[in-house]
Amino acid sequence: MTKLNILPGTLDLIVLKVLSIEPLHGYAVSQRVQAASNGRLLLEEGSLYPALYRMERKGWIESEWQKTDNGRRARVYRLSDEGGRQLAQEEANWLGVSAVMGSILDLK
Amino acid sequence: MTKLNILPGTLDLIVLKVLSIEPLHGYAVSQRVQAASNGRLLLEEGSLYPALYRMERKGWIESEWQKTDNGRRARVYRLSDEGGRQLAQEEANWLGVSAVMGSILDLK
DNA sequence: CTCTATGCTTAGATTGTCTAAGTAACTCTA
DNA sequence: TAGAGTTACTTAGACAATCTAAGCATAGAG
Repeated sequence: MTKLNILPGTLDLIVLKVLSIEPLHGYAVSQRVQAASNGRLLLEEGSLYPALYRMERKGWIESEWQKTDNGRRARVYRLSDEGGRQLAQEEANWLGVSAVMGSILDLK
Repeated sequence: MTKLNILPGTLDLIVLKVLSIEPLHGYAVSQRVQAASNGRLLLEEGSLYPALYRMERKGWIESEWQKTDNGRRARVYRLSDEGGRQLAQEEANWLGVSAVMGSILDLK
């Protein structure tokens, strides 16, 4: 079980997908990703937060400040309709890319 | 069948894999990739050639000028032993990454 | 003799992620 | 009650990777 870096170009897809399950704040997003990857994939904060800001500017996600269970403030993000369409598109693109990679790695 | 861009971070793996089948010159590499992807994946020349130079500097591939069938000169690249090890490593990394992506995209 | 395909080269822009540092508040433990 | 660890966010700058775009040169087809 080696440590893995996120593949450049897949960060938005990952975040959109996680947020499509339920609204979460940034820190929780990074924990979800770690959990879903059995701790193998680490989403750096310096990557995650700027990505959230960028995607909010693009209208893919929306946010508001809330209090968490433990009395801390956190900015909670949720997927917008446009974000849902973007997610579908990026998901399809990923499936295409990984299929192509599969056929290349299958060469003999 | 949409057009696909290469995922940043997978270029070396793609080229090493193609060269592991048989030695090829740059132009042929790009054609192999297109063929293996049913024309969906285009390897830009401005990406491919610098990648070849870079990998040769690292010792992963070796090259020599040759004449092709049609009387043109071409620099033919072949995988080195070190390149073979690098390929194995990148291939394993890809499998890990795509498995992780799969489990994230499977979230419900 | 012009057009298309083959084949290579390189400068610079652009994009994306990471490194690294910082702020701040809460919880647990000694 | 002081300190450590966790939660949570912010941002500047570095760095790596790919693409854009332009160019050179030759061969074969029409």
